[in-house]
Amino acid sequence: MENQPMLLLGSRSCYNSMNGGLKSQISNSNIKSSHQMGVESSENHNTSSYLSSLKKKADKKIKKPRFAFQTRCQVDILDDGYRWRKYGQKTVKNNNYPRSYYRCTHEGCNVKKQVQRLSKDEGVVVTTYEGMHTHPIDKPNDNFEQILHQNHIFPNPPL
DNA sequence: CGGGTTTGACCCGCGC
DNA sequence: GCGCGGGTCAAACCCG
Repeated sequence: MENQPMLLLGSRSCYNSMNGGLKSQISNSNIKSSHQMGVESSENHNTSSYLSSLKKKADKKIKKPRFAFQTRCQVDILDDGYRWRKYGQKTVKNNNYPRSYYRCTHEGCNVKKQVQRLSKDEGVVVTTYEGMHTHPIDKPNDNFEQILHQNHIFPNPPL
């Protein structure tokens, strides 16, 4: 039932399209990164060792805020100032293009990002952010930060 | 040599 | 209960 967030097509420069109704999503859930998954995990099962770590992320009802915005760019990877490490790539049935899964390279910062290219328009790339960064931007990007602020998204909220 | 990418395997939720 | 679709991990590999 995870409805895909409505996306707005700006189509001007590289990235300037943002999800319009994401404000409600942010206010809906309390932005708070509980812990990095796998902090304890002392027990080590036979085969499914990583299984325990997976279950560790039991956030119950706390769903992470996810912002999605489309970008019209030839390159899928948008340099938003953070360092991302790709941890997976899967092909979705709806789209012929594979979806890439990225994760922020930072201790305690479990922010995920998935990039998907539309099969209809190969020039359109959908970037979905999940979670918020709990650390300053490694490489400040004025352009990207402006977009975030314009859409009431603060990558570095005062906790 | 280290960090990041690649790729297959595995798991889980949901629909049928 | 099984199959499918989607998400994650981890070992291997590649590149600077």
